[in-house]
This record gives sequence, structure tokens and C-alpha cells, in this order.
Amino acid sequence: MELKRTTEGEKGFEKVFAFLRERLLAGSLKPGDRLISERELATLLGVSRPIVREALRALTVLGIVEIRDRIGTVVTRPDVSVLNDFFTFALAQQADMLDDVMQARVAIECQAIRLACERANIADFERLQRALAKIGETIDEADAGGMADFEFHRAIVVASHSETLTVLHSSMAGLLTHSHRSRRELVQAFPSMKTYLIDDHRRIFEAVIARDPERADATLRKHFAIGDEYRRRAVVGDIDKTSASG
Amino acid sequence: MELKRTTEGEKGFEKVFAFLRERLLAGSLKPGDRLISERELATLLGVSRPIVREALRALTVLGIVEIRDRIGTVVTRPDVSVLNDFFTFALAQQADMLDDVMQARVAIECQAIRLACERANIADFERLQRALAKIGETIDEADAGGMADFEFHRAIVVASHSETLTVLHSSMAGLLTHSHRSRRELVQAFPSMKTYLIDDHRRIFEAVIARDPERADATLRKHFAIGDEYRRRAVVGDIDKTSASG
DNA sequence: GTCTGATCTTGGTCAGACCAGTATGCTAAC
DNA sequence: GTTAGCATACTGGTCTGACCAAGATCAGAC
Repeated sequence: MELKRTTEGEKGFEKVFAFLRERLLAGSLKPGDRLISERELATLLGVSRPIVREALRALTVLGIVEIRDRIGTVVTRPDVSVLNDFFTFALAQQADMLDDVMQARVAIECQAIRLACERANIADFERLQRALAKIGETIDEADAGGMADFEFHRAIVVASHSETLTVLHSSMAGLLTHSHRSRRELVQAFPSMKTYLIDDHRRIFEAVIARDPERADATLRKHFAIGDEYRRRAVVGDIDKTSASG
Repeated sequence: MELKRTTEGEKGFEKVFAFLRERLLAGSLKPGDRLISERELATLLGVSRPIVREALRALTVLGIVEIRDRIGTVVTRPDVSVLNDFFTFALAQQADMLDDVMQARVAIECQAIRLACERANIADFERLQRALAKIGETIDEADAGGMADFEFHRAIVVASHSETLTVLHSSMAGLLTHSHRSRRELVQAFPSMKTYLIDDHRRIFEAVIARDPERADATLRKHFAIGDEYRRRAVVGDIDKTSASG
């Protein structure tokens, strides 16, 4: 890993970026701190302001700092949007990546649900229960149903009380909601999915309530597997009505 | 989701960024394509060159494009380094996040090993076997041992043939190697760890060879759990020599 | 003590310029 | 006809200095 520490060798953008990275990584610049002004930074490092802006902008898209108009540049707590942007772009150029990302999503959720079994508190249970109820209520609506589905799964991750898992999970939120929604659109056509959706989520919920990690993980995995199967069949045209319409 | 499509409303940086994002997401700009020159982009969008550079730089740190000196700006395939940067910064500012990241690592690897059981080919098996052998050979060396350990786990993820999982995993590489290394430093002091390290990894390897996802996952999880246990005890001072030195 | 307004500072942006190499094409030599 | 060679246009990389709008600050008026 080439985390150049020298603020000397590089020039221009690299110089400024390295300078700031150093302070950021060393901890001398912490979230909440305000950087010196762009002008000062420029003269300090012997570069022009546009260059300083490039570096600040770079840190901005990385979610490290926030440039506030007419206020200054402040260090922020890293947040999800970066990953969001990244995945958005990445997926646009590699559509085949979608299934791949889904695998990561499964990974995150299955780990999250295990942690949730240990760490979930009453509030988490209640959130899950509400989401579960919502799924039942909105079973016939594509949009609302998709949201409810997503909320349930998000509640699981939140209940893990793991910020990293939550971050990773929400970074895929865009895709997930899409996925959930399209799944819901199938519901109208295929009655058996209603049972699948409601029962599966209830079983998952119960496993968490029982604080049984193994069962929760297994149930969740099965849930995903069945979902995949539905989608697979939908593509082929086969479904409940196996012998009906082609 | 606020993926502003309008290249109209925003101004300055946002304008350029949105303009490029639109093409990138729509697919009219594909990896390998060369963008028009900064100057042209500037006049085209009615902004100054420094602003264009900010936008290009932003896309650069997101790993979307690459600015080649005196050549031009070309669209690249999104790659890992972005997430790497992000996690590096994120973790630097939240040391307490380390355990949390380990959870994500467990998540990724357990999912990866499941996929690996399905998708691994001969080359993957061989890589795993080599890594396994290396672990045995370097069992008494802290540095090399840590590397071997890391290599083995990385081989698992690679064998999953999931780019997303690989990306996420390597983005935590920095922390992981650290973790592996410090674990290895304990080996010298506590003989029972040698057996643990060698046998565990062998069992994991065998499960993958057997293409048994459930067993592989379970074994890997157990491996992590035991590792945690060792670390936990190390902190307390308790170990093999329970009744020996305090 | 409080309110108000001038001033300083900050980010946001622009215009034009220079440098150093790359790419290209045209010319001149073979 | 082909090719070597060089001038030129073009590219990114950077700097200088300037202007704007609006938040922050502090002096002075009330």
C-alpha cells in the first residue's frame, strides 16, 4: 500500500491531497474540525487555489469533508453516500454486477441477522414487527409492498447494531429497493408468492425473536433462495400455472 | 433518490458532474471511451476549466475515469481502490469501528465460501492448497505467517468468483492483515494456537473441496469464533497455561 | 446592553495565460 | 512511393489575479 506520507515529493493536487490525508489519518484532523481556508491552504502548500479546490472536492466525494459555502470546509464523519455513488456508477457500466451485488447483500444480511439475534432490543423487535405487519397490509401493492419489504430487511440490519454492516447494506439500498419492487410486481401475477412473502418474513421474524442465530440465518437464506427461484422462473415464463399460459 | 438528470438547474461543479454522470449512467460513456478535452467541456457547459477539473477529479477519486497527463480523460472500469480509500479514511477516524468491520469481514467470507463451494475451479483449489501449505510452513513466523493466513482467506473469496465480494473483502485488507498478523504474534506464546490454525484451515479447505456450503460456512464461522476467543483470552491474560503465570 | 451596519473572510467562479509533453500531419529527403 | 523529421495544434497541469455573494465579526450608534 502506497500511502505516501511525504508532503514533499508530489506536486499540485497530490501534494494537497497527501497533506490532508496525512492529517486525516493521523487524527490531527477529526470530524467536526474546520480546515483552514482554501487561500491559506494554497499559500501554505505553495499551490494555487484551484488545485486546493480539486483536493477538497476529491475529499468531498469521498465523504471525508464537507465544503460549506461561505463557511469553510469541515471534516465530516464518513457516510454511506460515497459507496452509493460508487455502486451506482459501477452498476451502470456492468449490469452483470447486479447479481453479484445481491450476493454481497445476502452476505451482509445473514451476518446481520445473526448479530441481531444477540443484540436486538425491544425497539428493534417492535420495528421488525411493524415492518412485518406492513408487509401483510401492502401485499397487493407493488410500490408500498416493495417499500415494506425493504423496510423489514433494513430493520434486520439495524437490529444488528453494526454500523459497518448498516453502511454496506444501505450502500446497496438503491439496488435493493429496485429488486424488492420488481419482486412485488410479480406478486400480482403469481398468487403463491403472497404466502411466500408473508410466511417467510414471519418465520424470519420469529427466529430473531427466539434469538436463534442459526435458524434465523438459515431461514433468511432460504428466503433469498426462494426469491431467486421465483425470479428465475419468471424469466422462463413458468410459475404457479405451470400448465396454463406459456 | 436524487439522481438529478437535468444538466440545467445546477451550476458550476454540479452541472459538469451531473452532465458526466448522466452519460456515464446512460451508457453513452463506456469504459475505454475518451472524454472530450477539458477546454471543450468547459465551453460546452459554459463553465471554467478549473470547475471542469473539479468534476473530473471527483470522478477520478470515485474510480470512474482516469485523467492521463497530456493524453486526455478516459472512462475506466470501476475498481477497488475507491472503497479502499473510503474505508481507510473511515476507519482512521473510528478506531472503535474495527470490531465492527470484522463482522463485515466475517459476513463477506462466509458468503464467499458458500459461493466458492459451488464455483471454485481447479485453479482455485490449487491456490487454496498452496495457501494452506504456506500456513503450515510459516506457522512459527509472525510476519510470513500472517501473510499466509491472509492469503488463504483471500483465496476463499477469490474462489467465490464474485467481484463485489472480492472488492469489499480487499477494501478491508489493511485491517485484516493487521488482525492476522497480531494473531500470529500470539502463536509464539500459546502452543495450542498452532493446532488451531493449521487444523481449522485444513478443515475449511476440505469443506470447500467437498463442495459442502453448509459445512464450509459453519467451519469458517467456528474458525472465526475460536480466533475471537483466543484474542479475548489474550487480553485477560488467560490462555493455555491457565494456572501458570497470571 | 443591544442593535445595526461596514468590513473582513469564505467559498464559488471565471478569464487568460504559461509549461511540457503527445499526436498528428505536412514537408523534405531517400 | 515511402519514410524520416520536424513544426504545430492539442492535451493536461498549474498559476495569477480578479469578482461575486453571503456569513461572521466587531465597532459604533442608540
